[in-house]
Amino acid sequence: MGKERIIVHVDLDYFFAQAEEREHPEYAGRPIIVCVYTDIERGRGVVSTANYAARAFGVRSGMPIFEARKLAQGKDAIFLPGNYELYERLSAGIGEIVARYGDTFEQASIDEFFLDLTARCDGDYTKAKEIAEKIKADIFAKYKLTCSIGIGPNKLVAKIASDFKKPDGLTVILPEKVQEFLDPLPIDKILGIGRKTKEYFEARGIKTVRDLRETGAAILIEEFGKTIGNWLYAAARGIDDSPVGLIEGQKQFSRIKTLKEPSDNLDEIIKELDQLVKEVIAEMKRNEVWCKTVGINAVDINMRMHTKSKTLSHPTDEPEILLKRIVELYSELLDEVRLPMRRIGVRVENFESVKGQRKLEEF
DNA sequence: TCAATGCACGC
DNA sequence: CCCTTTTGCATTGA
Repeated sequence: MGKERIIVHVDLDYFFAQAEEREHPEYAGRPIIVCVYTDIERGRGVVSTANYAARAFGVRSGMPIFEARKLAQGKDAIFLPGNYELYERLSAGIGEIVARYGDTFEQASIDEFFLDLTARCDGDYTKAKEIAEKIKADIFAKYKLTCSIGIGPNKLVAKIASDFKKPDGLTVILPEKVQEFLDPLPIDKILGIGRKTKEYFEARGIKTVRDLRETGAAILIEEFGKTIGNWLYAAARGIDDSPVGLIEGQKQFSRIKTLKEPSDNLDEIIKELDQLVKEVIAEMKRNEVWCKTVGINAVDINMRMHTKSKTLSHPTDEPEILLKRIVELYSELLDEVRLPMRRIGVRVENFESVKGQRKLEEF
């Protein structure tokens, strides 16, 4: 009785930059750097994705654009703003291809997909590998894009495996090889271990998954709480029972904007808020929901993030009501934090479906 | 239950 | 030449 699953993780290689290579054959061979611009004239912002030609001289995701420009000096590099409509369109088409091959499908992000092949392959990893090869061939035939695929007994292992050989890789980790595969890897390969957690462990001499495995469950729970502690304990052992499957509707929408110049003037801020509120309301309308909670997030000139939120007595998607609340929250914030704000944002959450609302009214 | 905060994450 | 954006989750404290 096969209790063992076979899970596939498909990761599109340097996706945004590869999509641009595909759209612009004339850029062939040149370094491509896709950016998130906050001020396109002054060239402010960060690097979103760079192709391998750009990575070769040190350009990385999240790097300020001016830094990337320094590294790219004399390298004939191309800097582009993101064309998200293009990426969404490609992503949707590729998702369709991937989904066809499995029993259960999950789009984890714009460039990542999970597939459950348990029933389709009946425990046979050779079959799973053949399917993965077909997925790669199909995606390349239709879109001329490469991806890296990982196969393992669960999502955790499949995702780490897809990252193991890039670009255009295919890595299969048999169940009996999982521990051997994970043990020497740095702990931040594990989903959920980021900069802070890595620092915490490194200060204690814990660098690899093997080191982490030797840390007792009690200590992990003590330090990180029940949920994350238990997850880390299991993950170090290659254990992950999370199912591949549909993700429920979104729970929040937010929009943030970096101001041209930091400001602590409420009127100036209100001018910008108007547009942001419009955008989150448009998202609510698309999803046919009303929000019960409205909030703000702002980053001050010292790069400290501040948040405030207010739960309303009735769910709504009315611009006037939302904007009024948001202005109140900003007014309070500026009173408390007497610093100019560099970024300002709005957030809506705690949704109720409009349909559900109609239903309630029928009672 | 609500509000604030922090971490992760990947583009 | 400083340092984006979006969402989700967990924790904590009232």
